[in-house]
Amino acid sequence: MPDELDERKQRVLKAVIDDYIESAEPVGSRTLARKYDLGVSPATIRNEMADLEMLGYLEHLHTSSGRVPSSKGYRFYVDGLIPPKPVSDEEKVLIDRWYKGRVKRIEEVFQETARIISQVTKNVSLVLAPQMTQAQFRCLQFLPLDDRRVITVLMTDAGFIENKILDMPDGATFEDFQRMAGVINKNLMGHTLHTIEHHSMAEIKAEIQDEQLYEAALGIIHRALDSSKRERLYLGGTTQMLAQPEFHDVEKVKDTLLMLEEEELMKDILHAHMGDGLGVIIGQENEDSHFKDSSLITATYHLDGELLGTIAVLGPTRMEYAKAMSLLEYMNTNLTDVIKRFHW
Amino acid sequence: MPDELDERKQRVLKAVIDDYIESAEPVGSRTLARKYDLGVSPATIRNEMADLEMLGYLEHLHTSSGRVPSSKGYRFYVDGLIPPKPVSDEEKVLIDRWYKGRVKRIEEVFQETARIISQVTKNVSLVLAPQMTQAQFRCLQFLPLDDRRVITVLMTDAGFIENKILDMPDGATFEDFQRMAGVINKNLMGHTLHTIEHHSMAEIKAEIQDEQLYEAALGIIHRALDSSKRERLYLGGTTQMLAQPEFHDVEKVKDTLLMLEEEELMKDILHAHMGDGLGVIIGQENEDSHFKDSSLITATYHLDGELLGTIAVLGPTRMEYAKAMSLLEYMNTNLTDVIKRFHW
DNA sequence: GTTAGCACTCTTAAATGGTGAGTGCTAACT
DNA sequence: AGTTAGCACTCACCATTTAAGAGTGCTAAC
Repeated sequence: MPDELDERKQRVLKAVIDDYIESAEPVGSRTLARKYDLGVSPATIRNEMADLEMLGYLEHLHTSSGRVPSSKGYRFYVDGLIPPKPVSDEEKVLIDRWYKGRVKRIEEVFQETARIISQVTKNVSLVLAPQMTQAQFRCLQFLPLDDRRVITVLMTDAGFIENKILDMPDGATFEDFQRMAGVINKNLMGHTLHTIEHHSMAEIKAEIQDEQLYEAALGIIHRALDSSKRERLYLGGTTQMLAQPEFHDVEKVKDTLLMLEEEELMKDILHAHMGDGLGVIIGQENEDSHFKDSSLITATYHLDGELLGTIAVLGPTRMEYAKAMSLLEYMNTNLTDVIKRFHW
Repeated sequence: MPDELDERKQRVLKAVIDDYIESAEPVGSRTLARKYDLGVSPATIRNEMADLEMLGYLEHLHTSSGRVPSSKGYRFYVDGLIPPKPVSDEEKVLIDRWYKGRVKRIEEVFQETARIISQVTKNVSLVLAPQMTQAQFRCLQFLPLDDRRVITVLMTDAGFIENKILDMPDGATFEDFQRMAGVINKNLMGHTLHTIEHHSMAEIKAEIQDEQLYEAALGIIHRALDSSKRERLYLGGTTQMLAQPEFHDVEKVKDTLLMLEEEELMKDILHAHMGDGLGVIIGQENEDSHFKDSSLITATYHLDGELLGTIAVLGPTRMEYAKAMSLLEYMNTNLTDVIKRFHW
């Protein structure tokens, strides 16, 4: 069914959606004729809208009381009709100023990216930070905490620092750990975390010469790597979203917040749409009932062809798609630049 | 005006508040007579309530429609009438299990403490983590990030690790930094962060022997200390609070969330009530208009007589004071224990 | 193919009335 | 004197009514 919609129908559909996005109210033929320059009378528009409804692009709450876009309508809109709405210059200035500012820890970069996105879109933002597998191992340090425990600090070249507290195995002394650190550092320096995981530990084993200590070293490496490998999800704008009229009902707010707290679930959802470049999932297209009247816009960021992570905006289906999409694209390039500066 | 209230008036007042806390509805004489064993008829209770209202302990929305406690009423309640409501055994088990679990990073301890408090009280919790001034300096490490920047890592004996990215001054090489680290570590090892701040840097200066590098070292020490010294505020339960009927209005939710986001403001408020042991600030007693129908319960925790920080519950004036208070006390001892284990 | 006109539908807000919970007062009771 | 029953009165709350307004769908005329 190509060109199911003639040009005028498309114009009407676009006008309906534009207006609904702006007003959050069902839109009628009169308003449309008045506000948009369609060149036809309300009656004609009514006919067109009736057709659009028949075809599934619009919906009717009740007979009378204007139309509301359906998922199919939104889909058609974002796929073809969307008016370009680039990030405004003031916004760019604000964003650039922040990104050009003093160098921050990489975590702050992600957190702040989330904050900016939510600030601009007035919706919830999600930033999935990349796995650290490509980061280069820089060094592992041990520090005695007390007689039973040591602090393990893992550092990578990306400025990412991860620390853990570990129990020392019975009989081991801190000196053993010191020695171990030397061996480990010598052998792993410069490798990426990814290769380390599959790295032959033979040399380390040979150097340590103590079966039990070797086992401990292995465990430590893996546990230290473990949390660095895990992707992190940064959220922003859970307060901003209350400004949206669809969240005037506290129950919805609660549902959404509870869902967002399910970190693993959210990560899975973002993963499912990774690699699509700019992806839009609209309302009921999503099986997940929690999202049934929300849309999710995702954008994947890369570096040297490698997938790094995803940034996303979650909001009501009635969302400023154009703005959110261009913002995500803009943030994407910024984020990629910063990450490059951190030579990930 | 001591003993302004005879024993029966007190019983009535307590019954009114208990019931209101439970039901969130204005309470009338009939209900009171039925549910509480006051031994008198509704009519008598009405008279007593009229007296209590005259004295300012209760309030009337309109003629008819039951009474609601005033700030003064709550104040009298928490100061004298509060029924002991110890933390339940199941709750204790849950809490203990967590605290006894594997050793975590100190940050996690605070974050989790906040989570537990909000979970149990269904209100917002605040945990003000102590300044690190009493922590002992363990070591400062530098790691090259690129040719212009180094990563600075500060570690203390409390398992607290802080890292920053610093620009290298022109002309300095990473080797200079390495040497500097050696000097700094040798001189500061074992000192508390507090003494370091006022520590004579003469020895360090003497050893470094290079004016410019010395200045840089000073700056680094202070900047590294800077963020470790800052108190941190952990929040919990911003989702839980939606369960309270007083937050059925989204506007209130928004106000409260925005206020909570003002980290410095919240810290100031907590500071203002530090050292009171268990403190309760009720509704309008608080000048801050944002809080006018909220209460804040704070508890300060100490170690060896030194003030460390504050944990608090923020909720509607209609709050389970008894429970919140005993929970805070319980968490206090737990938190102190854990901190002791970290030999702060 | 487009438009004006009109009957019809449905939402929203304001007005109405009845019900129930609660009070305050008075008079009777202990 | 303190306590209680009784009763008139006040509101808040709910359901119903009413009127207005927005919007549609259809028909007939342009």
